[in-house]
Amino acid sequence: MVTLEDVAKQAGVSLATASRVLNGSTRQVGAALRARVERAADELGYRANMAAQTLARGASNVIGIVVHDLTDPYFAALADGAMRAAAGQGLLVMVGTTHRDPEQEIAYVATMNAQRVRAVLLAGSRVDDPDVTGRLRRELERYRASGGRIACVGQDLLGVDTVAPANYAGGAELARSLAALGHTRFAVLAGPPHLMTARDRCAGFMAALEELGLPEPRVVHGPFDRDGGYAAARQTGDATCVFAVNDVMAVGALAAYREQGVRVPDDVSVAGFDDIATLRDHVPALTTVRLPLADMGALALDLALGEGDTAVVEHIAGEVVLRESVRDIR
Amino acid sequence: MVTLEDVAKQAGVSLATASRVLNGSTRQVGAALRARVERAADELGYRANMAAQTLARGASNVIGIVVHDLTDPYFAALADGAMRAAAGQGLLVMVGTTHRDPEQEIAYVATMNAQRVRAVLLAGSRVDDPDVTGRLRRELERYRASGGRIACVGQDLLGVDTVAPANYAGGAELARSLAALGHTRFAVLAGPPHLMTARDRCAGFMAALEELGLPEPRVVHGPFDRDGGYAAARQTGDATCVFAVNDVMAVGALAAYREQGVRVPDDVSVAGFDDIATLRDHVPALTTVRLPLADMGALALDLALGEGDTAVVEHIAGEVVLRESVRDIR
DNA sequence: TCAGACTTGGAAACCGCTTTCCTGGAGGTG
DNA sequence: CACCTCCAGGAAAGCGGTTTCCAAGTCTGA
Repeated sequence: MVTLEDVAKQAGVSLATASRVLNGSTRQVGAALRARVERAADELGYRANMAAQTLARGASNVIGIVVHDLTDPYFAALADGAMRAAAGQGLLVMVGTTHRDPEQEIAYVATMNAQRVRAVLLAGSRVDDPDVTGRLRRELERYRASGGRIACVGQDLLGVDTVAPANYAGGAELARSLAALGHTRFAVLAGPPHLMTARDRCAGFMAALEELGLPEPRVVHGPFDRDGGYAAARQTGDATCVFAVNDVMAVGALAAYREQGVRVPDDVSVAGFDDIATLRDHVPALTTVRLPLADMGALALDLALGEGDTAVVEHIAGEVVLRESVRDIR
Repeated sequence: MVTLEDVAKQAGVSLATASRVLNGSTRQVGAALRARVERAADELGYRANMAAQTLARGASNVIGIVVHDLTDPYFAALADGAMRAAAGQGLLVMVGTTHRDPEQEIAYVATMNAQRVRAVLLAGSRVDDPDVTGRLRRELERYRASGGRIACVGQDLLGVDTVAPANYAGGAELARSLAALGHTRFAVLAGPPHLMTARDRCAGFMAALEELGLPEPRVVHGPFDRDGGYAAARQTGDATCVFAVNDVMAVGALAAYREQGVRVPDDVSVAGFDDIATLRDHVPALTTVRLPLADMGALALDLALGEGDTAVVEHIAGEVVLRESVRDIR
C-alpha cells in the first residue's frame, strides 16, 4: 500500500510538500517540485487514504442516508435525489436500510456517528412510540453534539431539519377531488395505526369528507407495503372509492381486485399517494397525490448541510393527479 | 467531540484498557475496570471514531457498491441483496451511482480505493470499449494491489471475481420457448450495440432461432432503459413476437403498444429478461427470464470477501417464465 | 545596498485509536 | 519457600495524513 511518504521520498521532497501538491491546500508549491510529486504519485499509483485524511482534517466527505427499503420506489426516488445532490458536492454516500425496524434506524444513527459522516438523512415515517422516538432523539443528540448535521424526510418530530410533505392537506385535497366525482361511500387502506405518515394522510382525508358532510369511510389497517394493500383490499365492503395511503399499497389493492374480478374503475375507484415512478406504466393508471420525491431528497441534503442553526421545516405540497383508476359516477 | 482518552481519563484507566473494553480485543480486562470504563463511556456519550480505527487497524468495515441507477429495479434488487449480506457481516455500504457513465465508474473505483473499502462490487454491464475497459482494469489493479477485493456482476471481462448470469443461454432458451408457441416472425429490442449484456442476450436468442431454422429477427437498437424500449417498439414491423433484452425496456414497449392500440398479446407477444420485482403487478403480466437478482448481489459480496485467490466465475442460470404477454398462436 | 515583506520548503506536532512490549503481582509447582 | 508461568494493566510506538511554525530565499522599494 503506497503512502504519501513513499511518494515524497520518490520525489525527493518533504511530506508536507507532497501533501500540499496532491491533496489540496491553500499554499502554493513551485512548478518544478509540483511536477516531480505528481509524477511520483502517478508512477507509484498513489491514492490518498481517506481514513487518515478524515482523521487529520477532523471532517469526512461522506454523508449517510437511512431508508427503510431501497427496493421500494418511494425510497429509491428519495435516495436517488439525495445522492445526486451529494455527488454534485463531491460527497460520498453511505446507505443504511432498516427494513422498517426502528431499532435498526437508531443503530444506524450510532454507526453513522461513529463514521463521523458530515450529515445523516433520515428518510421514512416516524412511528408514534415515545420510547423509540426518545431513544432515536437521544442518539441524534449525541451525534449533533459531536458536530453532526441531521435532516429528516417525514414528520417534524425529531427536532431536526425536516422536509415535511403536506400529508394531511394532500389527503384532504384528494378527498375533495374524489367527492367531486360523486363518490360518497369511501374506504381507506390506512396502513399501520402508529405510522405518522399513514395517519396524517388518513386524517386529512377523513376530515375533508366530514367537512363535506359525507359519511365516515371504512378504515382498514394493515402493513404499509404492497402486500398490506393487497390484503386490506378484501375488506373494503361496498365502498365505491378506495384510498390507499400510499401507492405501493394501492398497487397491491389493484392486484387483489383484479384477481377477484372486481373491475377498476368500473366497480370501484382506487387512489394512492406519492406518485412513485413505477406508476408510469401501471394499468390502470393510478390516481394519486404527486410528491416531488427526488427534489425532497435533494432538499433534505441541502437543509442538513445548510448553515441555518435552527431546524427548518419545509412544507412540501402534493398535487392531486387524476388518472383512470377513478371514475366519475355523477 | 468525546474521545477515547476522555473516557479513559474519566474512568481512571489507561487508553489501552479503555480501547480493550470498548472496541473489542483478544485481551481480557478485569470486571471492575471494565464496568468503570463502560459507565464512563455511556456518561460521556462516547462513539468510537471509525476513521481512527480504520487507520490504526489498517482495515475498514465498509464495502462499496457501484451501480448505474438505484431507481432501476434491477439494480435496486442487486444492491439490496448485497446490502443484506453486508449487514449480516456487520459491514457498512457505500453506494455510488454512475448513471451509465463508464468514466464515473472508473472514478468511483478510485474513490472507493481512497476510502480503503474492504471490497468493491461492480454491478452492471460492461461496455465493449477496449480503452474504457483498460482504464477500469488499471484502476482495479491499483486497488487490488493495495489489498482491495473486487467482484463484478455481469461479464467476466475484468479479471476479477464475477457473478455472470447465463445471458446467452437464457436468450436462447427464451427463443425456443417462444418458437414452441408457433411464433416465427420475431423482433428484438436489442439495446445499445456495445453493451455486453444486451449483446449476449440478443445473440443467444438469434442463435436459437437460426438453429430452429426460423428467419432472422428484426433487430432494433436503442437505449437500455424504459424509454429505449418505448421508442424501439415503433419499429418492430410485422413481428408477432418481440423480445426486449431487459424488463424495463419491455415495459416501455408495452406502454408504446398500449398507446398505439396494439393489443398484447392478441396482436403481438412481448417478452423481457430479468424478472424485476415490479413485474409482479404489471398488466399484462410479462413473460421473461427470471434471474435471482438479490441472490446474485449477495453472492457477489461473498465472492469478493471469500478467500479464493483466483477469480471465480459463477454461471447463474435464468429460468423462462411464461406469462400472459405472450400468446400461443399454433 | 539593505531592511522589510512575501513566498516556498521542511520539521514536527497532532488527529484518535490499536497493539506491541514491558512490568508487577497472583497463582501454581517441586 | 524459591522459582516459573500467567495475566491484567499501562506506556508508547505506530497508522497516514494535515497544518502550524520556522527558516531560508526572493523580491521589492528607498
